[in-house]
Amino acid sequence: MDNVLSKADRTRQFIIESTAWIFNTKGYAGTSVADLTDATKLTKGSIYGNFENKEEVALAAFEYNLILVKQAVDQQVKKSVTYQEKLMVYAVIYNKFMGESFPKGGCPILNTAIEADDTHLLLKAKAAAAIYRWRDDIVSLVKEGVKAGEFKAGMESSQLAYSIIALIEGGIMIAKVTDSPANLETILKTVEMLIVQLKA
Amino acid sequence: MDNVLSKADRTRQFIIESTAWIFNTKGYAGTSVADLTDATKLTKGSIYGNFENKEEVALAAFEYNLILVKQAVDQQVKKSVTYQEKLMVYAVIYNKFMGESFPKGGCPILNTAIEADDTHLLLKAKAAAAIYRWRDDIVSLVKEGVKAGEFKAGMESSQLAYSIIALIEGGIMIAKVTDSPANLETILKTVEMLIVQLKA
DNA sequence: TTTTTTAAATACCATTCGGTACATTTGGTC
DNA sequence: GACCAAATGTACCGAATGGTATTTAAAAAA
Repeated sequence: MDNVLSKADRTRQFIIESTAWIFNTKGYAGTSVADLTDATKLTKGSIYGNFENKEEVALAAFEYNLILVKQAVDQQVKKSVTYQEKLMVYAVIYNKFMGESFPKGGCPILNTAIEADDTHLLLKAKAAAAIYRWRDDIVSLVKEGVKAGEFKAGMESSQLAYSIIALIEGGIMIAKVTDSPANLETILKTVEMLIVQLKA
Repeated sequence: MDNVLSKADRTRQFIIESTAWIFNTKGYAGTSVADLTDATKLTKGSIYGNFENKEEVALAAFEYNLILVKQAVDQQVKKSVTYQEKLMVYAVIYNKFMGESFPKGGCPILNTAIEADDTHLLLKAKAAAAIYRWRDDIVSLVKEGVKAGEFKAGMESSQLAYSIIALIEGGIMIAKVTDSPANLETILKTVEMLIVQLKA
Protein backbone atom coordinates (compact mmCIF):
# COMPACT_ATOMS: atom_id res chain seq x y z
CA MET A 1 0.00 0.00 0.00
CA ASP A 2 1.86 3.03 -1.26
CA ASN A 3 0.49 6.33 -0.04
CA VAL A 4 -0.45 7.03 -3.63
CA LEU A 5 -4.11 7.60 -4.47
CA SER A 6 -6.23 4.45 -4.63
CA LYS A 7 -7.73 3.37 -7.93
CA ALA A 8 -11.12 4.64 -6.78
CA ASP A 9 -9.72 8.01 -5.78
CA ARG A 10 -7.90 8.34 -9.06
CA THR A 11 -11.05 7.50 -11.02
CA ARG A 12 -13.03 9.90 -8.89
CA GLN A 13 -10.53 12.64 -9.63
CA PHE A 14 -10.48 11.68 -13.31
CA ILE A 15 -14.26 12.01 -13.48
CA ILE A 16 -14.17 15.39 -11.76
CA GLU A 17 -11.41 16.78 -13.96
CA SER A 18 -12.93 15.60 -17.21
CA THR A 19 -16.48 16.75 -16.49
CA ALA A 20 -16.01 19.99 -14.53
CA TRP A 21 -15.99 22.08 -17.71
CA ILE A 22 -19.26 20.51 -18.84
CA PHE A 23 -21.09 21.59 -15.71
CA ASN A 24 -19.53 25.03 -16.13
CA THR A 25 -20.84 25.40 -19.68
CA LYS A 26 -24.17 23.56 -19.65
CA GLY A 27 -25.09 24.08 -16.02
CA TYR A 28 -26.34 21.52 -13.54
CA ALA A 29 -29.77 21.00 -15.11
CA GLY A 30 -28.34 21.01 -18.63
CA THR A 31 -25.72 18.36 -17.92
CA SER A 32 -26.90 14.76 -18.13
CA VAL A 33 -25.30 11.61 -16.77
CA ALA A 34 -24.84 10.59 -20.39
CA ASP A 35 -22.67 13.70 -20.83
CA LEU A 36 -20.50 12.41 -18.01
CA THR A 37 -20.11 8.91 -19.49
CA ASP A 38 -19.40 10.41 -22.92
CA ALA A 39 -16.67 12.67 -21.56
CA THR A 40 -15.01 10.02 -19.42
CA LYS A 41 -15.61 7.00 -21.67
CA LEU A 42 -16.72 5.30 -18.49
CA THR A 43 -20.06 3.65 -17.79
CA LYS A 44 -22.83 4.67 -15.47
CA GLY A 45 -21.86 1.87 -13.15
CA SER A 46 -18.45 3.41 -12.74
CA ILE A 47 -19.77 6.92 -12.22
CA TYR A 48 -22.30 5.75 -9.64
CA GLY A 49 -19.69 3.56 -7.99
CA ASN A 50 -17.64 6.65 -7.22
CA PHE A 51 -20.41 9.19 -6.60
CA GLU A 52 -23.75 8.89 -4.89
CA ASN A 53 -25.57 10.83 -7.58
CA LYS A 54 -25.26 13.53 -10.23
CA GLU A 55 -25.48 16.23 -7.61
CA GLU A 56 -22.36 14.98 -5.84
CA VAL A 57 -20.42 15.10 -9.11
CA ALA A 58 -21.65 18.64 -9.71
CA LEU A 59 -20.59 19.80 -6.25
CA ALA A 60 -17.14 18.25 -6.64
CA ALA A 61 -16.84 19.71 -10.13
CA PHE A 62 -17.68 23.18 -8.85
CA GLU A 63 -15.04 22.92 -6.14
CA TYR A 64 -12.52 21.78 -8.73
CA ASN A 65 -13.37 24.73 -10.98
CA LEU A 66 -12.83 27.05 -8.02
CA ILE A 67 -9.41 25.54 -7.38
CA LEU A 68 -8.48 26.16 -11.00
CA VAL A 69 -9.37 29.83 -10.65
CA LYS A 70 -7.69 30.18 -7.26
CA GLN A 71 -4.47 28.64 -8.54
CA ALA A 72 -4.36 31.02 -11.49
CA VAL A 73 -4.98 33.99 -9.19
CA ASP A 74 -2.56 33.02 -6.42
CA GLN A 75 0.21 32.42 -8.91
CA GLN A 76 -0.15 35.93 -10.31
CA VAL A 77 -0.64 37.65 -6.94
CA LYS A 78 2.65 36.18 -5.77
CA LYS A 79 4.45 37.65 -8.79
CA SER A 80 3.09 41.14 -8.16
CA VAL A 81 5.10 43.61 -6.12
CA THR A 82 2.82 46.54 -5.33
CA TYR A 83 -0.57 46.18 -3.73
CA GLN A 84 -2.12 47.93 -6.70
CA GLU A 85 -0.71 45.19 -8.92
CA LYS A 86 -1.94 42.52 -6.52
CA LEU A 87 -5.45 43.96 -6.54
CA MET A 88 -5.43 44.23 -10.31
CA VAL A 89 -4.54 40.56 -10.66
CA TYR A 90 -8.17 39.64 -10.10
CA ALA A 91 -9.13 41.90 -12.97
CA VAL A 92 -6.29 40.94 -15.27
CA ILE A 93 -6.65 37.20 -14.75
CA TYR A 94 -10.36 37.35 -15.39
CA ASN A 95 -9.63 39.20 -18.56
CA LYS A 96 -8.04 36.03 -19.91
CA PHE A 97 -11.00 34.00 -18.74
CA MET A 98 -10.80 32.12 -21.99
CA GLY A 99 -7.28 30.95 -21.12
CA GLU A 100 -6.07 27.38 -20.75
CA SER A 101 -5.77 27.04 -17.00
CA PHE A 102 -9.13 28.68 -16.60
CA PRO A 103 -12.25 26.51 -16.61
CA LYS A 104 -14.06 26.56 -19.93
CA GLY A 105 -17.44 28.28 -19.79
CA GLY A 106 -16.42 31.41 -17.88
CA CYS A 107 -16.40 32.16 -14.18
CA PRO A 108 -17.80 29.19 -12.23
CA ILE A 109 -18.92 31.41 -9.35
CA LEU A 110 -21.04 33.49 -11.69
CA ASN A 111 -22.45 30.54 -13.61
CA THR A 112 -23.29 28.60 -10.48
CA ALA A 113 -24.71 31.58 -8.60
CA ILE A 114 -27.10 32.44 -11.39
CA GLU A 115 -28.36 28.93 -11.99
CA ALA A 116 -28.55 27.84 -8.37
CA ASP A 117 -29.89 30.92 -6.61
CA ASP A 118 -33.51 29.86 -7.09
CA THR A 119 -33.10 26.13 -7.60
CA HIS A 120 -30.25 24.45 -5.74
CA LEU A 121 -29.48 25.34 -2.14
CA LEU A 122 -26.19 23.46 -1.80
CA LEU A 123 -24.62 24.89 -4.95
CA LYS A 124 -25.96 28.30 -3.99
CA ALA A 125 -24.29 28.09 -0.58
CA LYS A 126 -20.98 27.10 -2.14
CA ALA A 127 -21.16 29.98 -4.60
CA ALA A 128 -22.00 32.42 -1.81
CA ALA A 129 -19.06 31.19 0.24
CA ALA A 130 -16.77 31.76 -2.74
CA ILE A 131 -17.99 35.34 -3.03
CA TYR A 132 -17.33 36.01 0.64
CA ARG A 133 -13.84 34.50 0.43
CA TRP A 134 -13.07 36.66 -2.58
CA ARG A 135 -14.35 39.78 -0.80
CA ASP A 136 -12.24 39.00 2.26
CA ASP A 137 -9.14 38.57 0.11
CA ILE A 138 -9.65 41.98 -1.47
CA VAL A 139 -10.36 43.65 1.88
CA SER A 140 -7.17 42.14 3.31
CA LEU A 141 -5.07 43.36 0.41
CA VAL A 142 -6.47 46.87 0.79
CA LYS A 143 -5.77 46.90 4.53
CA GLU A 144 -2.24 45.64 3.98
CA GLY A 145 -1.74 48.26 1.30
CA VAL A 146 -2.81 50.98 3.73
CA LYS A 147 -0.51 49.63 6.42
CA ALA A 148 2.36 49.58 3.94
CA GLY A 149 1.68 53.21 3.11
CA GLU A 150 0.78 52.52 -0.51
CA PHE A 151 -2.90 53.38 -0.10
CA LYS A 152 -4.63 56.13 1.84
CA ALA A 153 -7.93 55.38 3.55
CA GLY A 154 -10.58 56.01 0.92
CA MET A 155 -13.75 54.21 0.01
CA GLU A 156 -14.94 51.68 2.58
CA SER A 157 -12.90 48.59 1.75
CA SER A 158 -15.82 46.19 1.62
CA GLN A 159 -17.68 48.53 -0.73
CA LEU A 160 -14.62 48.55 -2.93
CA ALA A 161 -14.37 44.77 -2.77
CA TYR A 162 -18.00 44.19 -3.71
CA SER A 163 -17.74 46.77 -6.48
CA ILE A 164 -14.65 45.16 -7.97
CA ILE A 165 -16.28 41.73 -7.88
CA ALA A 166 -19.48 43.07 -9.44
CA LEU A 167 -17.55 44.85 -12.20
CA ILE A 168 -15.55 41.74 -13.01
CA GLU A 169 -18.49 39.34 -12.95
CA GLY A 170 -20.82 41.71 -14.74
CA GLY A 171 -18.04 42.38 -17.22
CA ILE A 172 -17.56 38.68 -17.91
CA MET A 173 -21.27 38.29 -18.50
CA ILE A 174 -21.31 41.22 -20.94
CA ALA A 175 -18.18 40.10 -22.76
CA LYS A 176 -19.40 36.54 -23.17
CA VAL A 177 -22.90 37.35 -24.31
CA THR A 178 -21.70 39.97 -26.79
CA ASP A 179 -18.71 37.88 -27.91
CA SER A 180 -16.55 40.92 -27.26
CA PRO A 181 -13.60 40.65 -24.86
CA ALA A 182 -13.02 44.36 -25.51
CA ASN A 183 -16.13 45.11 -23.48
CA LEU A 184 -14.56 43.43 -20.48
CA GLU A 185 -11.33 45.36 -20.98
CA THR A 186 -13.32 48.59 -20.97
CA ILE A 187 -14.97 47.66 -17.70
CA LEU A 188 -11.65 46.66 -16.15
CA LYS A 189 -10.40 50.20 -16.77
CA THR A 190 -13.01 51.27 -14.26
CA VAL A 191 -11.72 48.68 -11.79
CA GLU A 192 -8.26 50.12 -12.23
CA MET A 193 -9.59 53.62 -11.71
CA LEU A 194 -11.19 52.63 -8.41
CA ILE A 195 -7.93 51.15 -7.19
CA VAL A 196 -5.87 54.14 -8.32
CA GLN A 197 -8.22 56.41 -6.38
CA LEU A 198 -7.03 54.68 -3.22
CA LYS A 199 -3.65 56.36 -3.67
CA ALA A 200 -5.05 59.89 -3.95
CA MET B 1 -64.34 40.21 -36.48
CA ASP B 2 -63.71 42.83 -33.83
CA ASN B 3 -60.20 44.16 -33.74
CA VAL B 4 -59.93 42.56 -30.32
CA LEU B 5 -57.38 39.80 -29.83
CA SER B 6 -58.45 36.41 -31.17
CA LYS B 7 -58.93 33.52 -28.78
CA ALA B 8 -55.64 32.06 -29.93
CA ASP B 9 -53.78 35.31 -29.39
CA ARG B 10 -55.26 35.69 -25.94
CA THR B 11 -54.32 32.15 -24.98
CA ARG B 12 -50.85 32.68 -26.39
CA GLN B 13 -50.46 35.79 -24.28
CA PHE B 14 -51.89 34.00 -21.25
CA ILE B 15 -49.32 31.23 -21.63
CA ILE B 16 -46.48 33.74 -21.93
CA GLU B 17 -47.56 35.80 -18.95
CA SER B 18 -48.12 32.84 -16.67
CA THR B 19 -44.89 31.02 -17.51
CA ALA B 20 -42.35 33.82 -18.05
CA TRP B 21 -41.36 33.84 -14.39
CA ILE B 22 -40.72 30.10 -14.48
CA PHE B 23 -38.17 30.41 -17.28
CA ASN B 24 -36.62 33.29 -15.35
CA THR B 25 -36.16 31.23 -12.21
CA LYS B 26 -35.48 27.71 -13.49
CA GLY B 27 -33.86 28.59 -16.79
CA TYR B 28 -34.56 27.15 -20.22
CA ALA B 29 -33.10 23.70 -19.57
CA GLY B 30 -34.60 23.54 -16.10
CA THR B 31 -38.15 24.35 -17.23
CA SER B 32 -40.17 21.41 -18.53
CA VAL B 33 -43.30 21.41 -20.66
CA ALA B 34 -45.05 19.91 -17.63
CA ASP B 35 -44.12 23.09 -15.72
CA LEU B 36 -45.94 25.06 -18.40
CA THR B 37 -49.09 22.95 -18.25
CA ASP B 38 -49.04 23.08 -14.44
CA ALA B 39 -48.78 26.86 -14.39
CA THR B 40 -51.45 27.45 -17.03
CA LYS B 41 -53.77 24.56 -16.15
CA LEU B 42 -53.80 23.92 -19.89
CA THR B 43 -52.86 20.71 -21.66
CA LYS B 44 -49.92 19.98 -23.90
CA GLY B 45 -52.23 20.02 -26.89
CA SER B 46 -53.12 23.61 -26.15
CA ILE B 47 -49.54 24.71 -25.57
CA TYR B 48 -48.36 23.08 -28.78
CA GLY B 49 -51.35 24.47 -30.64
CA ASN B 50 -50.13 27.98 -29.87
CA PHE B 51 -46.37 27.46 -29.98
CA GLU B 52 -44.19 25.39 -32.24
CA ASN B 53 -42.07 24.08 -29.38
CA LYS B 54 -40.69 24.84 -25.93
CA GLU B 55 -38.03 27.10 -27.42
CA GLU B 56 -40.62 29.41 -28.94
CA VAL B 57 -42.32 29.79 -25.57
CA ALA B 58 -38.98 30.54 -23.94
CA LEU B 59 -38.13 33.22 -26.50
CA ALA B 60 -41.53 34.88 -26.11
CA ALA B 61 -41.25 34.63 -22.33
CA PHE B 62 -37.85 36.33 -22.37
CA GLU B 63 -39.22 39.18 -24.48
CA TYR B 64 -42.12 39.54 -22.08
CA ASN B 65 -39.77 39.67 -19.10
CA LEU B 66 -37.80 42.41 -20.86
CA ILE B 67 -40.97 44.43 -21.39
CA LEU B 68 -41.74 44.14 -17.68
CA VAL B 69 -38.33 45.57 -16.82
CA LYS B 70 -38.48 48.27 -19.47
CA GLN B 71 -41.91 49.43 -18.29
CA ALA B 72 -40.70 49.73 -14.72
CA VAL B 73 -37.62 51.69 -15.83
CA ASP B 74 -39.37 54.02 -18.29
CA GLN B 75 -42.00 54.90 -15.73
CA GLN B 76 -39.37 56.01 -13.23
CA VAL B 77 -37.16 57.78 -15.77
CA LYS B 78 -40.12 59.91 -16.79
CA LYS B 79 -40.67 60.97 -13.17
CA SER B 80 -37.04 62.04 -12.72
CA VAL B 81 -36.05 65.64 -13.31
CA THR B 82 -32.26 65.80 -13.37
CA TYR B 83 -30.12 63.59 -15.57
CA GLN B 84 -28.36 62.27 -12.51
CA GLU B 85 -31.73 61.06 -11.24
CA LYS B 86 -32.56 59.57 -14.61
CA LEU B 87 -29.27 57.66 -14.69
CA MET B 88 -29.77 56.45 -11.16
CA VAL B 89 -33.18 55.01 -12.01
CA TYR B 90 -31.49 51.97 -13.52
CA ALA B 91 -29.70 51.42 -10.25
CA VAL B 92 -32.62 52.22 -7.98
CA ILE B 93 -35.14 50.12 -9.88
CA TYR B 94 -32.84 47.15 -9.90
CA ASN B 95 -32.48 47.54 -6.19
CA LYS B 96 -36.12 46.55 -5.85
CA PHE B 97 -35.61 43.65 -8.17
CA MET B 98 -37.78 41.63 -5.84
CA GLY B 99 -40.71 43.99 -6.48
CA GLU B 100 -44.09 43.09 -7.90
CA SER B 101 -43.85 44.53 -11.40
CA PHE B 102 -40.43 43.01 -11.78
CA PRO B 103 -40.12 39.45 -13.11
CA LYS B 104 -39.56 36.92 -10.36
CA GLY B 105 -36.11 35.32 -10.46
CA GLY B 106 -34.01 38.45 -10.89
CA CYS B 107 -32.78 40.22 -14.00
CA PRO B 108 -33.83 38.26 -17.10
CA ILE B 109 -30.92 39.65 -19.12
CA LEU B 110 -28.43 38.32 -16.61
CA ASN B 111 -30.15 34.96 -16.18
CA THR B 112 -30.53 34.41 -19.89
CA ALA B 113 -27.05 35.61 -20.79
CA ILE B 114 -25.39 33.24 -18.34
CA GLU B 115 -27.39 30.18 -19.30
CA ALA B 116 -27.45 30.76 -23.04
CA ASP B 117 -23.95 32.03 -23.78
CA ASP B 118 -22.59 28.55 -24.37
CA THR B 119 -25.76 26.65 -25.19
CA HIS B 120 -28.50 28.58 -26.98
CA LEU B 121 -27.65 30.96 -29.82
CA LEU B 122 -31.07 32.57 -30.21
CA LEU B 123 -31.53 33.39 -26.54
CA LYS B 124 -27.92 34.56 -26.41
CA ALA B 125 -28.51 36.96 -29.31
CA LYS B 126 -31.61 38.37 -27.66
CA ALA B 127 -29.75 38.91 -24.38
CA ALA B 128 -26.86 40.59 -26.21
CA ALA B 129 -29.28 42.92 -28.01
CA ALA B 130 -30.81 43.86 -24.67
CA ILE B 131 -27.37 44.77 -23.30
CA TYR B 132 -26.61 46.96 -26.31
CA ARG B 133 -29.97 48.73 -26.03
CA TRP B 134 -29.36 49.39 -22.36
CA ARG B 135 -25.85 50.74 -23.06
CA ASP B 136 -27.22 53.04 -25.77
CA ASP B 137 -29.88 54.37 -23.40
CA ILE B 138 -27.26 55.25 -20.80
CA VAL B 139 -24.93 56.84 -23.39
CA SER B 140 -27.83 58.96 -24.67
CA LEU B 141 -28.72 60.16 -21.19
CA VAL B 142 -25.10 61.13 -20.52
CA LYS B 143 -24.85 63.03 -23.80
CA GLU B 144 -28.11 64.86 -23.12
CA GLY B 145 -26.91 65.67 -19.62
CA VAL B 146 -23.74 67.20 -21.04
CA LYS B 147 -25.72 69.20 -23.58
CA ALA B 148 -28.00 70.44 -20.81
CA GLY B 149 -24.95 71.60 -18.85
CA GLU B 150 -25.56 69.22 -15.96
CA PHE B 151 -22.55 67.02 -16.70
CA LYS B 152 -19.02 67.87 -17.77
CA ALA B 153 -17.24 65.61 -20.20
CA GLY B 154 -15.60 62.97 -18.05
CA MET B 155 -15.15 59.25 -18.45
CA GLU B 156 -15.85 57.92 -21.93
CA SER B 157 -19.62 57.51 -21.92
CA SER B 158 -19.64 53.95 -23.23
CA GLN B 159 -17.13 52.94 -20.55
CA LEU B 160 -19.41 54.49 -17.97
CA ALA B 161 -22.41 52.70 -19.47
CA TYR B 162 -20.76 49.28 -19.46
CA SER B 163 -19.46 49.86 -15.95
CA ILE B 164 -22.88 50.80 -14.61
CA ILE B 165 -24.44 47.75 -16.23
CA ALA B 166 -21.71 45.49 -14.91
CA LEU B 167 -22.05 46.89 -11.39
CA ILE B 168 -25.82 46.44 -11.41
CA GLU B 169 -25.80 42.94 -12.87
CA GLY B 170 -22.86 41.80 -10.80
CA GLY B 171 -24.54 43.36 -7.79
CA ILE B 172 -27.78 41.49 -8.41
CA MET B 173 -25.86 38.24 -8.69
CA ILE B 174 -24.05 38.89 -5.40
CA ALA B 175 -27.18 40.02 -3.58
CA LYS B 176 -29.21 37.03 -4.72
CA VAL B 177 -26.60 34.38 -4.01
CA THR B 178 -25.80 35.81 -0.58
CA ASP B 179 -29.46 36.56 0.24
CA SER B 180 -28.37 40.05 1.14
CA PRO B 181 -29.99 43.02 -0.62
CA ALA B 182 -27.67 45.23 1.42
CA ASN B 183 -24.77 44.01 -0.72
CA LEU B 184 -26.50 45.38 -3.80
CA GLU B 185 -27.13 48.69 -2.04
CA THR B 186 -23.44 48.93 -1.23
CA ILE B 187 -22.53 48.37 -4.87
CA LEU B 188 -25.10 50.91 -6.05
CA LYS B 189 -23.29 53.54 -3.96
CA THR B 190 -20.39 53.06 -6.34
CA VAL B 191 -22.71 53.53 -9.31
CA GLU B 192 -23.87 56.79 -7.76
CA MET B 193 -20.27 57.85 -7.20
CA LEU B 194 -19.44 57.29 -10.85
CA ILE B 195 -22.38 59.42 -11.92
CA VAL B 196 -21.59 62.18 -9.42
CA GLN B 197 -18.05 62.32 -10.79
CA LEU B 198 -19.55 63.44 -14.10
CA LYS B 199 -20.46 66.74 -12.49
CA ALA B 200 -16.97 67.51 -11.20
C1' DT C 1 -79.44 28.98 -35.90
C1' DT C 2 -76.88 26.29 -38.52
C1' DT C 3 -72.56 25.59 -40.46
C1' DT C 4 -67.82 25.93 -40.55
C1' DT C 5 -63.65 27.00 -38.69
C1' DT C 6 -60.57 27.06 -34.87
C1' DA C 7 -58.83 25.90 -30.45
C1' DA C 8 -58.27 22.76 -26.70
C1' DA C 9 -58.25 17.96 -24.59
C1' DT C 10 -57.05 13.12 -24.85
C1' DA C 11 -54.21 9.54 -25.56
C1' DC C 12 -50.32 8.22 -27.23
C1' DC C 13 -45.27 8.05 -29.24
C1' DA C 14 -40.14 7.22 -29.00
C1' DT C 15 -36.38 8.79 -26.39
C1' DT C 16 -33.90 10.22 -22.60
C1' DC C 17 -33.76 10.90 -17.79
C1' DG C 18 -31.39 9.59 -13.20
C1' DG C 19 -30.54 5.52 -10.91
C1' DT C 20 -29.63 0.38 -9.55
C1' DA C 21 -28.90 -4.85 -9.09
C1' DC C 22 -25.81 -7.89 -10.41
C1' DA C 23 -22.24 -10.06 -13.22
C1' DT C 24 -17.53 -9.45 -14.66
C1' DT C 25 -13.09 -7.82 -14.53
C1' DT C 26 -9.34 -5.61 -12.42
C1' DG C 27 -5.79 -4.40 -8.98
C1' DG C 28 -3.47 -5.16 -4.69
C1' DT C 29 -1.73 -8.62 -1.16
C1' DC C 30 0.15 -12.84 0.36
C1' DG D 1 0.36 -17.17 -9.33
C1' DA D 2 -3.75 -17.69 -6.32
C1' DC D 3 -6.98 -15.24 -3.78
C1' DC D 4 -10.01 -11.72 -2.40
C1' DA D 5 -11.68 -7.29 -2.33
C1' DA D 6 -12.68 -3.44 -4.84
C1' DA D 7 -13.83 -1.22 -9.04
C1' DT D 8 -16.04 -1.31 -13.51
C1' DG D 9 -19.30 -2.93 -17.11
C1' DT D 10 -23.86 -4.83 -18.47
C1' DA D 11 -28.52 -4.82 -18.55
C1' DC D 12 -32.23 -3.13 -16.88
C1' DC D 13 -35.91 -0.13 -14.16
C1' DG D 14 -39.78 3.29 -13.75
C1' DA D 15 -40.50 7.94 -14.53
C1' DA D 16 -40.13 12.07 -17.03
C1' DT D 17 -38.78 14.23 -21.28
C1' DG D 18 -40.36 16.90 -25.67
C1' DG D 19 -43.55 16.25 -29.11
C1' DT D 20 -47.79 14.67 -32.09
C1' DA D 21 -52.21 12.52 -34.27
C1' DT D 22 -56.73 12.56 -33.47
C1' DT D 23 -60.93 13.46 -31.14
C1' DT D 24 -63.93 16.73 -28.83
C1' DA D 25 -65.53 21.24 -27.67
C1' DA D 26 -66.05 25.98 -28.43
C1' DA D 27 -66.09 30.07 -30.96
C1' DA D 28 -66.91 32.71 -35.23
C1' DA D 29 -69.20 33.22 -39.73
C1' DA D 30 -73.06 32.38 -42.54
